Amino acid sequence: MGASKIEEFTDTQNRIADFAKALSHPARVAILDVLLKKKACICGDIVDELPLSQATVSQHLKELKRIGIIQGEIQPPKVCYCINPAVATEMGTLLSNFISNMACCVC
Amino acid sequence: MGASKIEEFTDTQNRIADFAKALSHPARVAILDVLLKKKACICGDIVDELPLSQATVSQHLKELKRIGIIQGEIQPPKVCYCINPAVATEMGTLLSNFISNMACCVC
DNA sequence: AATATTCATCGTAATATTACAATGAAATTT
DNA sequence: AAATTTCATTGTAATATTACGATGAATATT
Repeated sequence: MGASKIEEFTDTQNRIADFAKALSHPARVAILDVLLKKKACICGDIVDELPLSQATVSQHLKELKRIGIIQGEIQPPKVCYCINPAVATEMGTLLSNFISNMACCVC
Repeated sequence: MGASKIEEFTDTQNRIADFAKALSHPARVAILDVLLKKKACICGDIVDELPLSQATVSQHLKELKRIGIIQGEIQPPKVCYCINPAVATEMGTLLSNFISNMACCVC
């Protein structure tokens, strides 16, 4: 076991879980914070801002790229990362809707 | 390794990651969906609605209780679960703020 | 008292995640 | 061409997560 039974749940449930997973590690939240702070795109000095090795940061970037919340543009020899506003909007809509439903529920 | 370097990040970053982790598995999203659908509190027939064993559901409930998004009231011999609106609101504020910042960023 | 119901916890096994050193790929600079 | 820079990928190790059967605890029912 250990494998999630993804097939057994709805597309929306899997999608919410997938987006949430992207934010489920403080290093990834911190990376997005850096991208936000610098207003726009930023290169690999993300590593300088974080207490993690380049290899580890690269792995977290890979996960963020996987769901599309960031995109990397190659500007040799650098790679410029930035947040994808379209995906951020989709993510916001899905999560906000879901959570606000909970917030207004009276038990 | 494998352990997250939680101490190295800000409280807010860790908090966002913690809330997101709660939603990072489709089973937990599905459990919250059940609690929402039934309008208010519901007992252990969550198990009947999900393709998971009672033991596994119980483990996911434990994680949801850990961050406080649900609470379990003992009504012997049952346990009645419901969403905690206060925590849901806090979660919504944190995540929505964070994500909407991203959505409006132009790269 | 014996049985049944409800849910938590323990034990175990499979898989995933996290982390980093080392190496590789690709382009720039000297 | 050699050295440098930038970032990805590979390999390896530690830890966490996911899943469920089995067992335990607590109360209700018979």
